[in-house]
Amino acid sequence: MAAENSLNIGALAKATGTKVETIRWYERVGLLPAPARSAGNYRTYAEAHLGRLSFIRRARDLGFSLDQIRALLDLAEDRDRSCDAVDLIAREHLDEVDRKIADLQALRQELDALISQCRHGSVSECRIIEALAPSAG
Amino acid sequence: MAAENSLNIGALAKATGTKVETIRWYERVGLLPAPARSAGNYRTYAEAHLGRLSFIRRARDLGFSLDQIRALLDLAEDRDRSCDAVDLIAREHLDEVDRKIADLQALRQELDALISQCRHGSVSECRIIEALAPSAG
DNA sequence: CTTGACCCTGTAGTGACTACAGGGTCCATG
DNA sequence: CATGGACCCTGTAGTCACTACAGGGTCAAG
Repeated sequence: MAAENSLNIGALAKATGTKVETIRWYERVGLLPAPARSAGNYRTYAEAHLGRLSFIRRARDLGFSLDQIRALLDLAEDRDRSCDAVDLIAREHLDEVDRKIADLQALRQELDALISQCRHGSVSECRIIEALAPSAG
Repeated sequence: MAAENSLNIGALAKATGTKVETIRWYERVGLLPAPARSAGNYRTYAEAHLGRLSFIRRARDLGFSLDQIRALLDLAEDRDRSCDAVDLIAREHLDEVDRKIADLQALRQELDALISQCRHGSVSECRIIEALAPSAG
């Protein structure tokens, strides 16, 4: 288990399902530590980078913001600390997701009501346009 | 019906619940036509602007993109045309909202499962961190 | 030694605003 | 008539999380 499992950026991208540009972006914003460079100035990633990037991608898939992920990664480093702070971040995110779902469902209802009124006539008698305009001139 | 009900940008903002900067932004991107200017170079809005901006805001509240709104406004101008194209835009938007709701609900479930595993111990045995990391090193 | 896939940096674009900075205008007071 | 403060102007940069170039350099196969 020596240097044989080191990856260049393309291999890391493939291994994690991330675009190359996105990996460079995570480095720029300090989420992924800058890796060693090869003689030709190529980024050379180790196992630890793969783990960290997988963590980031999984958290992104779950809708955490990069700031939240940064906080989670910081917390994860302090192995002896209580994980209540981690739990809090996850709960806050869950609350936000719940709010978004509720908002979208309310919006969906309005939209559905709008569409169900369409009589497929001309625009001048279009209920959708009417409903959007407050007092047509 | 003379010039007495013309508005400056602040009054239009108040009347429509829009920020002044947002109104200027809509003008810049061609959603709201550039109004006449006063002697002191202030924007001077007429009734038509109020109607159009109200339409834009209402459509935004319903989650339509500015591109979609642009299309709706274009269609609304052609009073004799069939409103099927309007209906189509609205239906496509509804489908997108449905997809977003489904995505968020799936995400919500995963997140909920994650959180319910928290035993409030130390980070080193944190299920949330574990679930995010694929194979901790 | 050339080809083509890969890598590098740096900058600009996305959507829909928001937030200044650094000025000008208007109007009601004193 | 001067002053103060609320309003308005333009232009630019910032937000979030990337994405997409442009214009180069590196590397391995043939």
